Amino acid sequence: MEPVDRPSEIVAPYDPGQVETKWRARWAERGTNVANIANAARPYYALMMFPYPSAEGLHVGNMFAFTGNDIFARFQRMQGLDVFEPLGYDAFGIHSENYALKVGVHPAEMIPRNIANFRRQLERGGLMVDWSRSLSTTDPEYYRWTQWVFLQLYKKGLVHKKAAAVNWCPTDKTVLANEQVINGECERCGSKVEQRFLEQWFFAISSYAERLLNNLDTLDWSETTKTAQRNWIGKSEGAEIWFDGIKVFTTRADTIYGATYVVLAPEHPLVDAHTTESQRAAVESYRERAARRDLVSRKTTKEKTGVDTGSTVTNPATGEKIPVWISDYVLMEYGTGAIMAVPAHDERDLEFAHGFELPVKRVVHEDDTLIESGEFTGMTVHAAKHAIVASLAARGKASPVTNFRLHDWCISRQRYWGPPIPIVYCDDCGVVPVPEKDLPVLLPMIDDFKPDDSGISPLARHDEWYRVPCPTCGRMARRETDVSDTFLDSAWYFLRYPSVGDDTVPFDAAITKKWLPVDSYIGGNEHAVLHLLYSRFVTMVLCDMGLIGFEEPFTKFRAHGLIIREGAKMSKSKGNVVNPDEYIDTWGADAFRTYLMFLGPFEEGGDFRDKGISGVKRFLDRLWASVRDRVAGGPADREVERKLHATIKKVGEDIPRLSYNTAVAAMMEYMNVLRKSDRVPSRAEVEPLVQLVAPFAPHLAEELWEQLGHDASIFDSRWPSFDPSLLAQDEIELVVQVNGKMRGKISVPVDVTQDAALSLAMRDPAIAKFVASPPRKVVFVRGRLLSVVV
RNA sequence: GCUCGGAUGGCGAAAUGGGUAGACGCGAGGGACUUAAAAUCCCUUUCCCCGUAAAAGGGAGUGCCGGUUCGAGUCCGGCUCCGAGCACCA
Repeated sequence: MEPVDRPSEIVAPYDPGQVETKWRARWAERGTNVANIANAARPYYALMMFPYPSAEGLHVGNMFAFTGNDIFARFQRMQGLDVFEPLGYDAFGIHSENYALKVGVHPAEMIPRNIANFRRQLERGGLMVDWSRSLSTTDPEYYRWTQWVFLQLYKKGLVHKKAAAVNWCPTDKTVLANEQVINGECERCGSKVEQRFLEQWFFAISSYAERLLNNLDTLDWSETTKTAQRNWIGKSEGAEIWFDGIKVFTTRADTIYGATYVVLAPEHPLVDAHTTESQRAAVESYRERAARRDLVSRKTTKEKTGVDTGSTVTNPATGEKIPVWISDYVLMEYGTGAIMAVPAHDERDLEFAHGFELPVKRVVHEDDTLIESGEFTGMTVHAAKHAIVASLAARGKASPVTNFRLHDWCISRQRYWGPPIPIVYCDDCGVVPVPEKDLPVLLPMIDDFKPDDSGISPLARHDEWYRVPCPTCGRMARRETDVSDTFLDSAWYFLRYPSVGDDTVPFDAAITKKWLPVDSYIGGNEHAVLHLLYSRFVTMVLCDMGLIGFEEPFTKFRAHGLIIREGAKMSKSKGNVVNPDEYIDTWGADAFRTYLMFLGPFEEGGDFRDKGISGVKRFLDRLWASVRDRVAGGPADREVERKLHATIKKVGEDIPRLSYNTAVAAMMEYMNVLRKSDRVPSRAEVEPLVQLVAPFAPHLAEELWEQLGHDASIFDSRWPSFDPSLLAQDEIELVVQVNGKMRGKISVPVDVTQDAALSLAMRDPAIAKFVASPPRKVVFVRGRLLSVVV
């Protein structure tokens, strides 16, 4: 039965606060946003990166990103898909811990408060989030499975413990992440950061480098994100070459005839063996100085230092004896920790050679052919690379090697606020992983969680916690006291969401098969490398273990842009932060959402201008009024009808491209056309517009949909379709150019021929006056323009 | 230094299989309604020249310099500036 046109006689003026409160309650009551996880016919997983629940509350940048995802999700639902839009909290980590230390509140107390506040703000934003499947990484029912992930990788042989250099602040007595070291100084106290060697747990992500790189070609991700990952993985093909007992890595084997010395990293194990007695003291003192330099300043200082070891090795190509130096411009972590230096063709080597008066020998001519290179002279660089490696390889002096700059992932943190690493050390059994049945290893509630001078986790002060029986032999043993990196929490959370509620498994096999991989993922490009790479790695490993059936977690990924205000990124110190609550109070969540989407392209972000929201609010007010005042019936006017169908087409094309700003503009245009016709709009003219607006302004759309007589949610209605035949026009405006300049427009039938168009154009005096002589050439683009050349 | 983005009115921005540059919105100016204000509604709004009661005309214009083309914001070559990321990776 056709619904009656006016179920409610008088519609009150549009009051966003009232409408939004009503519909949030209605959605909760009806379970509108709860996905049918078990029985969905056409599952669609629309994910956004979960936030860190800060004490400051939700940031506009969060709202911008979440709204962008929400619009896409709601649109997909109106296409008839069963959409799952979950949201949780990334609440472990150094950020929470430092903040807790600063304000003197325990993180275990602070985080639930922050989450409650986030939840309140997120709900006000009108997101279609299925709150029945939320999660927090700090919940033991979540992190027991984070520990489980660790154990799976351990089982697969991808977890190792080794000593590694870390940044150490002697004042704060803590390990610092690289991001916390500014110009070699601690960001908090300003003291000079030192380098320390500590035992750390590593995930062998580098053994997946080739696959992580190759799979990128199969992903529907923005190119900038893929490029960032390619650069980070940093594949480089070259060769390892023996200079007597020293193996170097190079990508420029073609320049070997110009290699005039060899350089070892200061911590290279062969340094001792290659140091002569007379140089020993100098070498030792250099090594000590180098060890004390922190990682950051070592990697940013350009000026080259170094010491001659006094010994020489043979250049395997020339047979010449060349000196061996040590310098910290050669990094132990990359390649073999040793290089052949070719100062003529490498900037860094040249700088070093100049500093220490080492010889410089050119071996490549400007046209990329080799000179002074023995039998290889005259070859191109490209050909020589292969020929030289092949020739050296034949003598057992070289082999082709591919190197990656991707390092193994250090996952241990000497901190408190994270999941304890599930390992036990037993004097008899050695390193024993905690059995899965004993998970979670609970993070104990301790008050003295401030890091100290020891360089080990605060948990190590609590023997009542770390002293446990060995899971294997039952004798007293001790727990690992480090916790794992926050990035491990977020490297698998997308697997958990659909299975939240089932505490017997990390993710249910059938549900996972139905819902994953994630269909659409939206987040910030600041995670282009770390989070997105770690998630891909963990997914690949779980796939290899047969635990899931796909190796890439995110089929499609789009990065959203940044919101700036007054020309700068929002920050408390600049005082340009926008509080979403205030805007929603004043304008309503629908206007706020729509404005955020309108202020610029979603993937680029934009400038938040305080008054900009008024235009969007006006549009929503007009929509409200046009539905309120509508008359029954269909379009009264061919122009309006055409515009309506063009708008349905445009908005339907723009939303999947995340071109939200132009979708909003198109709806505004339609509204303007509707208003111009100077009559009361009809039901059929406004009803589809309410549906188009729904993803942007969901509360308002629901309210208007109800006023139009519908009982069910507008989000269970089908997206309106357009009739292509209505878009076709009989008469079009043809642009006429003369010598490339626009000289006029003529109204012609859509199927006009070139000749007919030309003669029509010549009849227009404003155009004809520019055509003094017969045309030399005429270009005719059907339906677009006529270009006359004289 | 390397990589990736970007540069269009007073402002946020539209438009790329080359085809009317500035849609949509903000701001600004003017007007209607009102005792008044707010709200609402209407008009104008890239720059320059000529000119008018109002108009009609003409020229220039998408960071800069060149090129291809009947035609370039869009394609090609060479720059400048801004932003982000990586940064001694051999």
